[in-house]
Amino acid sequence: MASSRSRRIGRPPVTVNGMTVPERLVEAALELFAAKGFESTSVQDVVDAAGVTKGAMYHYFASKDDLLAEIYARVLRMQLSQLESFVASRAPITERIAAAAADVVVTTIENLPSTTLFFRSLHQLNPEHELQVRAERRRYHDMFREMVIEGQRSGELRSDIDADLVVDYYFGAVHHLPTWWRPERGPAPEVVGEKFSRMLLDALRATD
Amino acid sequence: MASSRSRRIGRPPVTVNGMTVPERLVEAALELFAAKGFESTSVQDVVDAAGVTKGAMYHYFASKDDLLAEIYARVLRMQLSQLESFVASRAPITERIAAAAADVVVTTIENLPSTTLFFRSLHQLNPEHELQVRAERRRYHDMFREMVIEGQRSGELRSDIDADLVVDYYFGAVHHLPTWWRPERGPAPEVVGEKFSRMLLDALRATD
Amino acid sequence: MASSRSRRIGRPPVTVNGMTVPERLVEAALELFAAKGFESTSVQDVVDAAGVTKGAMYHYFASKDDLLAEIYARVLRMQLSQLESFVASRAPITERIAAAAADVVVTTIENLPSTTLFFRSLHQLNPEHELQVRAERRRYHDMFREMVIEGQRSGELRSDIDADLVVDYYFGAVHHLPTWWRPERGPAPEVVGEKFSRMLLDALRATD
Amino acid sequence: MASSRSRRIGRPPVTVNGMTVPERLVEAALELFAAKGFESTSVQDVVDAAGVTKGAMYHYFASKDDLLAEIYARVLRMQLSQLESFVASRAPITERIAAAAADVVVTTIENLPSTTLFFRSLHQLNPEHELQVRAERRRYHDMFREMVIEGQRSGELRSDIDADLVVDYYFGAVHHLPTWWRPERGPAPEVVGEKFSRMLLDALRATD
DNA sequence: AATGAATGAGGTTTCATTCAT
DNA sequence: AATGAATGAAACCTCATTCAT
Repeated sequence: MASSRSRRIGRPPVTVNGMTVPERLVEAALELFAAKGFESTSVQDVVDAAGVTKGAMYHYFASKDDLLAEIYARVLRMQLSQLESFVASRAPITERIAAAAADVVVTTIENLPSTTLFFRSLHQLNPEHELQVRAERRRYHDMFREMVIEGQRSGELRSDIDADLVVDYYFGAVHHLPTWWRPERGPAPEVVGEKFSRMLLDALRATD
Repeated sequence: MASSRSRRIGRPPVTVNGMTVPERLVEAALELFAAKGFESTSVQDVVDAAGVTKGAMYHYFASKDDLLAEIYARVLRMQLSQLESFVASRAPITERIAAAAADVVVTTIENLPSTTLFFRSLHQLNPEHELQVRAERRRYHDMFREMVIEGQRSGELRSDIDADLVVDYYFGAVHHLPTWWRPERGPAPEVVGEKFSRMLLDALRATD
Repeated sequence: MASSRSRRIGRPPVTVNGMTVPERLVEAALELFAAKGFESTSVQDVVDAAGVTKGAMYHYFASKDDLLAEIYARVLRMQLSQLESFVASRAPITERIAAAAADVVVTTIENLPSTTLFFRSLHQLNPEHELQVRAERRRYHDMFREMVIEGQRSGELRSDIDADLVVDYYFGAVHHLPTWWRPERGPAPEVVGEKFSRMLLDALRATD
Repeated sequence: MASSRSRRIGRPPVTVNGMTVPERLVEAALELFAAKGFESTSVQDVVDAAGVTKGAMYHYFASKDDLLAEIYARVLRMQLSQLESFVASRAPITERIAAAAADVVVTTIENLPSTTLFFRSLHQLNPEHELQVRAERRRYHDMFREMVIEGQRSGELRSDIDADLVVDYYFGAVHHLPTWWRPERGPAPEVVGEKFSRMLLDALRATD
């Protein structure tokens, strides 16, 4: 859409299933990095899975690291936009937290590869990229924290536990999902989300 | 350095800083694997850090994977023995859970490299080893779960949330600690343990 | 920049700084090949420096080798036409030699990249091209040699040293200029030319 | 010989024809770099010619550049020690210069690959190495220059041409030898040396 | 005349491991 | 128990070139 009006020049990009080469590369890389780890996945593995040649990959991505960075960028965009909708809601604060808490579980499960990769491969990014990702991730953390603080101010939530600690606590539980949740066993995503959310809220509503 | 100037008497010392060669290798490997990742750490890195040559390493360990497996074995032993003491206690069940929950936080922080490594590198083990580690880990999980079930049976803890889910929920929060807790910032380990434990117990004591 | 603000009338300008695309490519290639070497310079480097894309280069030149061959052709043309003017002169033979010897030094310094490249990259040409360049170069060598022989025949120059050897001797000194002469240090081109020429002539005029 | 008294430990190095692996590598690399150019010679080419594997090469040399640097070091050592013997002689100064001038020609021809490589590949060294080589080369240049200056001071040689320029002039002729001298055609090395030397001395003895 | 996409072969280097002592 | 030499497979990446417009 962005380029629909610009005159294309040069050989037109190849698309398969409506996906361009870089899209397919990101897709394939995400799957493989999550399954086997970044370092255990060779560039050859990625391009084979994407059905292109190595040259094509290096036409779009400066390096294997760059590919990883692109994946991170994509995941961060997705996470942020998802959370934003709950924060912006007009519902009472505890309801907004409960809904967001449940949703982040569902979203995590629906994007298992992304989440598996996220914390496992942070150290593979070059320092510059890592800092940037951490900063972006911090924004996400803070959006949730702001909701907790609002609940504490209103007196609906306990105040003896620092909001930061609450967020790290809950997100830990969430980020750990990829290591145990499996589609074939374990409760449905919505069930997990609802129970996790309830445990969080019940803990926060407890009197000091 | 400690022994460089001491006159050697009898058999030559096989230890440096009171550690034997294989011990130093495991120590060095743990540090490096946690910091840079298993695949990004070369055998050369490890033996350099341990102050020996590659030949020495292959004398004690069959392969680089074997070294990793040894680290896992050590970590598992440590975790299990730690938890066992709480399970075996005669205190009331909620107190035992609370104490164990707080302790696992402290122990995790006191062994950050081990915990960092644990979930990040599981997929690097060969399938056989991975299964074995997962089974051992399952025992750990189950020991905690048994305590939760005991609390649910006694009526002290809510029963509408599956004990398995509770354990995965809480251990998630714990295993996530290495990604955000830093000695220079953040609350003391005991404080984190106490608050985490309280959030868990308050959630579990909530009425359905 | 010269034409960026001029209103275009008629056909679009195909030149930048008065140079056509192929001219700019040769220019850029010469500069880069001389500085970094032929193999260490990528086609991308060249087209970037020339401000065009790779496609444009392959429109004008069959290959990277072809670009190098074109540079050689240009250099050879220049050298030959320069020498011809001295050979054709009516001055006494020793004066003609002295003038040509001095001039070749000045010309070499004024075209340092070309001369740097000339002997350093001969082996990069394909065999066919290399033979052709050597043959052309031989003509140049022979033109100079003919002058020396003429001086020997007339008795003005010593005959105990083969004219071929004289030419290889002197041209060696000249071709070595790019490795040590620098604009910021060292004598002015005309001074070098005059002294080199004098050393040559004094050696040749010496009695056997 | 250097290590004949040190107790060897570890697997003993393999030798073929009395040459160790690193020696064979340097030998093979010199030959190939001179013939095809540094960049056009692959590491595979070198190790094949030396009859070892790539791993063995990287056991002794940090990189392909390092191999080139080692070759340069060897050539410089050889050149310097050769010249030193003439400088130290007690013969009259003009005879010392004449002898050194003739000898450098013979030595150059006897080591064509080294000399071919020398100026053709200087720019392939990393900047640090290049500076070091240029400095070492400068010492060589200066040793010769000192002799010329001594001759100028004694009044035996002309003083109107700077000694630096004389050395650059003559060494140019010498370094150009590899581009034209061939064993099958052209005069014997000693003949070339004698004539070159005579041309130099006759030029320098000429009255101003 | 010129573009940007895509290829595929080949380059240097790394590295876990084996070997002879 | 430990060394330093040597292997060989595989890794990431570069690059001259071709292709469809």
